[in-house]
Amino acid sequence: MKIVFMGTPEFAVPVLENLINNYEISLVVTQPDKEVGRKRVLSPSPIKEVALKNNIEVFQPKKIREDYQKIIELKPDLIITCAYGQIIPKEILDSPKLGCINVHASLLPRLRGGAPLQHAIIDGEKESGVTIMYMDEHMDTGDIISTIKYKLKSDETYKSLHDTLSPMGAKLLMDTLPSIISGTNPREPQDEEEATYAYTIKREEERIDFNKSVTEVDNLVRGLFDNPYANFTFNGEEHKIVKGHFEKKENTTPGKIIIPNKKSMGIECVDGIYFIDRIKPFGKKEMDITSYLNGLNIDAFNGKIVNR
RNA sequence: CGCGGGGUGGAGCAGUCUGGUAGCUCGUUGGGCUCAUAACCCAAAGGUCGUAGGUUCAAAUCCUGCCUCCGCAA
Repeated sequence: MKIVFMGTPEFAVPVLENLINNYEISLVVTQPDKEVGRKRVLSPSPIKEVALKNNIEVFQPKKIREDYQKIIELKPDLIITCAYGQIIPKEILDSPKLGCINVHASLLPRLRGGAPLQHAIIDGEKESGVTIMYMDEHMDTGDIISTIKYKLKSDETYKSLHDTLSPMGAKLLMDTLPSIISGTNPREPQDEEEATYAYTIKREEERIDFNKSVTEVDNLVRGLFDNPYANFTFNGEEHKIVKGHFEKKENTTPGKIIIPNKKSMGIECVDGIYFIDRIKPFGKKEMDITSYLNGLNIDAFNGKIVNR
């Protein structure tokens, strides 16, 4: 049986590794190498590294929409994708006998799209999980094969959710694959009424709006940890909030900076104060708020409004 | 050669433009005050100013190379 795997980031690595350990993978398709970092070093995707380590052929089309003959000609029996990063053309979806299945990090039909992990937290979801489904021409709309649920912790972050769901998805695929291969798997259409979307986070959305509730601010901070972080403008420069906590309070002035002592700093939101525990100032390393305040002229900022 | 910001006692910063005794806010140690304290007062220790070279009577400060950390962009 010929299986093709398509994926790119770290999240897909356990999925591919488990596949390699249990099945024979004919081809790995991943995004082209990218120039990474300040030195612009041409670097392979995490998935490519795994493939190379296991001596599996790698295919990296720049535009899969135009460059997919290689996959068709291979006549795969099954294509498995996980966070590949490009829209896959119908010609590919139709080619394998057993179909094209996808490992998606949410409970579909909720959080369709490219950033389900972040949005699960930012949107204040109570639970998330992984879904394995057939792919169709639209974004994450295909029939559901299997699901595993995960209850979000109160201090869940993008990173912790990523690290939890990634191996969970790998295991779910292993558990589900035999039924797919034998053709005995369930196949449930998605309930369109329940669909929500998790679009890729735009730069502008990483900016904290203190005219929201402290819960929403906290969700954003955790949902964007540990990359790229939620930010706000302070002292003329962009600061990222690494970690924080909040207290409820009435009669607030959203955006007002509160520095009660040399050891803590918070910003008022609609229904409380969001205290910053760890901060990463522009061009600096992250540090705890006490250190940050040591080098700051507190009196010049206490009581001022932020983000203006 | 993508753009930009840093590296100053244990921590975070100022000082660099306009060279000339190394400073601030904390922390640490000792002492004092207090029923007590993360509060307050007094005192002390602790720095070859990232590194190599250059200019100069004199360099944290000006010039050059290098190392290293960080942000943007990809």
